[in-house]
Amino acid sequence: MASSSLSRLREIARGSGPATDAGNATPGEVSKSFRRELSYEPVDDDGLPIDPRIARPDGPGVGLAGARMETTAHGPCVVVDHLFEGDRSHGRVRVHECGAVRLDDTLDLLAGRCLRGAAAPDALPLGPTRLVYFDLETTGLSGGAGMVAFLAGVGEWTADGFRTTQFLLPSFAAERALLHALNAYLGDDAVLVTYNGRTFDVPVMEVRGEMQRVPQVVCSLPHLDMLHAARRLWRMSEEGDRSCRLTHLEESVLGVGRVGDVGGFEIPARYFQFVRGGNAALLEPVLLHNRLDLLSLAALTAHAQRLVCEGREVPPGGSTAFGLGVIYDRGGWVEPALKCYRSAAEDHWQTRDLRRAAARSLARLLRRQRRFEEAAAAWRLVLQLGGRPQLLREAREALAIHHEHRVGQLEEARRHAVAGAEQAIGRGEREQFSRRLARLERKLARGAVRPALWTD
DNA sequence: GGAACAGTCTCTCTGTAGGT
DNA sequence: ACCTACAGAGAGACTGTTCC
Repeated sequence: MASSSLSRLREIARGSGPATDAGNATPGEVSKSFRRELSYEPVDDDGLPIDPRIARPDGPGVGLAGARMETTAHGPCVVVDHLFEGDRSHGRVRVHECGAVRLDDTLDLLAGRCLRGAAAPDALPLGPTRLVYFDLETTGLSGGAGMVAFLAGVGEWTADGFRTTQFLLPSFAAERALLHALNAYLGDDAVLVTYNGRTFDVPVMEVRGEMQRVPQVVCSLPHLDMLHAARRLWRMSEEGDRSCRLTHLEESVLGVGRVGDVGGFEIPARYFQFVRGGNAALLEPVLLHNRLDLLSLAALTAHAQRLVCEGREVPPGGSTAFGLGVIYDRGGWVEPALKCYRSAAEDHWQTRDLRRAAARSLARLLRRQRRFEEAAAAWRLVLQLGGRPQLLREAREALAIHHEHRVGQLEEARRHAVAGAEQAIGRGEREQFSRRLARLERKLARGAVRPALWTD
């Protein structure tokens, strides 16, 4: 099987010699002119060339609001600071609510139990002490070796409010400086929060770090990818398309409506234009877009954690109860999971799809807990709600087993087996029900009335 | 005592959706 | 456009229990 382009990129990064020319990672047409300039310009601590354009205090990017030059051992880097004050609104929420996120079990639960990690079973809350939100803007999605992260945005709650620090690449040749500056900023005591970062942001940084021989701290931090938590929570949302894009959830969950926001597809083009012409104003909307993504990510994380905390006692209304049930269930929080599943399954205002899914999850979890009578009641609810034959067949089979083996009601077991056989799809399923029916008939013919094997 | 069964776990496969 | 985590379904292995 052919290796993925990301893997190929990693091989290139490992296989090539020292990154003696910063233009290695540079889209061809832009790098040519830089190489000429670089031939007589200063070098960094590693003897690698520094892009002369950013070495000047008035270099490109510095014209941006809040921008400053940060000097690293590998050249200067453009950094843009911004503060969202705590009392400011972001949709229906206040910015200071982002500061309520705690590094505890509930956050670990949202992360699918991956924050503690195998190496540090009790890392929380005593291990990492900072929570950093991270979002990249890149030169595209399919740029191969030319795909560069030109803007790395980091957001963090501070005493003053939600502070964003954006590391901007003023030219492709300045990448090493940016990578070093980002490493220095992040340190190793943080928990990373991203949106789809496991698939996108972190792998991109890993490749850029390998290409430039600057291993990225961001790749080794404990990581909460909110996309997956959000999907579990809101994918069964009653709203139309069940999309879990950040901009969609930002609107539906937080009530944020962005006006005039730059579209994602437009971002690479703006950056290329900026690199050619040095017009920093082109990047202002991109920087704003990145800051808002960070703020929304933080607000969404805070909201999700609040749901997890409060839902333990009182399940929320609507489809969120089911999503919360899934999160508790995966994390092994049985009682809260049961409460949420039950709440969603019995909520007559919800769609049948959602109630059915909740009833099935409830039945499966109760069965795992060996609470068979309650499980049977949940399977009956699945039948009552109707739906796909496959689901009904599963419920019929579970009830046939329950009545045959646990409560010894053979007639009732046969009734479910007959109905299940009618709904069976495929030869395997039909044969399975036939065997069950034949056995039940034999037992009934003998007049066998057997005691319950297991009870709740 | 071997066969049959229920339940759980793991693995594989497929489809979906998210990032710029 | 490209890549990948995840969910769901199905198959098979395995364990423990009961049937005959």
